[in-house]
Amino acid sequence: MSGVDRSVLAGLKPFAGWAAADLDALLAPAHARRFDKGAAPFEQGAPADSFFLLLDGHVQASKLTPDGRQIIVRYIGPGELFGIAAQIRETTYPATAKAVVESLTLVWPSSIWPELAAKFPALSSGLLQAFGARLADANARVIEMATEPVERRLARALLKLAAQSGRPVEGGVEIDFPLTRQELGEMIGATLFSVSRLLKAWETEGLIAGGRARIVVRRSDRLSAIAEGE
Amino acid sequence: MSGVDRSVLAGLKPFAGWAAADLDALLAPAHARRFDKGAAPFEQGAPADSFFLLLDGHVQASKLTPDGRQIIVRYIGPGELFGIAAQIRETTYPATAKAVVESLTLVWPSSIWPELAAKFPALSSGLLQAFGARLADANARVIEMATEPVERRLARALLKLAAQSGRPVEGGVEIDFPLTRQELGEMIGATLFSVSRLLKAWETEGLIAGGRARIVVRRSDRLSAIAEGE
DNA sequence: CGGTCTGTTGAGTACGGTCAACAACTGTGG
DNA sequence: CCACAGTTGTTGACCGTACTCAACAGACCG
Repeated sequence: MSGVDRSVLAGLKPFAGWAAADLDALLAPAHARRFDKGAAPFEQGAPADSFFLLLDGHVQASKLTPDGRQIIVRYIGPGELFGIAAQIRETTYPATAKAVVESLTLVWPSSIWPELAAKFPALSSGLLQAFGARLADANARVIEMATEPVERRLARALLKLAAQSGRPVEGGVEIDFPLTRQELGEMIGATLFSVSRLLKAWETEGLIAGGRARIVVRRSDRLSAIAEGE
Repeated sequence: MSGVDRSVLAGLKPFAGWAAADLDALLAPAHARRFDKGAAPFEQGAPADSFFLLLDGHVQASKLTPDGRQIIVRYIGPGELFGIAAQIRETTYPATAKAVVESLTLVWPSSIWPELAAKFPALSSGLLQAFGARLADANARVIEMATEPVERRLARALLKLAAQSGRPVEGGVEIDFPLTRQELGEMIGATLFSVSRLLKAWETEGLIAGGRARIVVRRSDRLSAIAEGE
């Protein structure tokens, strides 16, 4: 047994409406695992022996280029599966996952995927959906990188992060995990210097606020305007 | 009946080893359709009522950005399924397909996909594989765009095209369909001017050759060196 | 209280985009 | 067959965005 109660799953969108017995069956082969801030559930290139469901916290998925530069693929929030890319074709993880805050996950052995997928068709169709969404997202990013200036990409990234992982605070929405200029740069393909200049300008204009590795989106309307094209 | 013999499928990699009866069953609901050079099997945003298998020719998949710029997602070669992204989540085509040379396709109504997928598990697992490959490719492109200069991206694009759609000629490999500087630019996120300058330089150095909309890769070794980093 | 991490700011530079002009080739219709 | 229009490719001048590098200032942590 996993020591995890089915109630932790029942609250997550992907499992809404599942029967209790099914949730139990899904949970049986899983175990819970906690990761400290900075710890890595898996590294790019390592054998993909497990897949994960994030229960609480935030996990960063990044890739290393051949010449040692890092780019951030996405941030994973509670309720999302990760480490599943491997189930589809590869035997090693295509990216590195790192907990950016203390995070709680469920872990299944990869070998059990076919059995689970057969028992719960909703799982594999959900996987397809997720892949479709990621493919669309990746294509959108290619287009952005090719056609849009850094300023727009940055505004867009902030809005996306606020929408996905935002926590309402007075006067805006705070991005719910520490996020440095360096990391923002690695998300949008820019240097930390360019990011720093833009954020500073926006802060003095009142569009955003924040402290060390903390960002609050204050005026998402004006950021949207920048993201679209002034 | 489709008027297409099962022998046209038997020669394509995805169908190697299929039983004759299965091929016939797969072919039954399909019909053949020819597209002139320049004709579009489908347009971005249109209802996705069909999916396609390219038998012969070359098809370009492109997307239009909100502000009217075009970017080329990929080139499709014989034996590849296309127009299937819709089967996964969307009801409209996410991109436009255009025949860049006269092309021959098989067409199935989208509505029949679930039935076919159920009857031939190899089809849906092939789809997953294809999606995985495309996702990996899209991610690789994001990384390229973010970290590599135009010169490298162009060299890489030429090598990929030559490998995928190359026809050996004396002294090199010719890309098997007309390809303008404009289109190369739209593939790698650059202007036709930058592409023109680079190709000219490479032509005088003997790395490539070509005429109007024709490109022959002569020295793939040296192009590889450029693609990696001199 | 030093060391590390994060952020700011400035100066210089270059890659690649924009725009304009023209040349060469292709296909079409009179 | 030629004239013409359309497409494709080349080249030059200019310029701006964003990168590189350097120096420094706070914030956080042990």
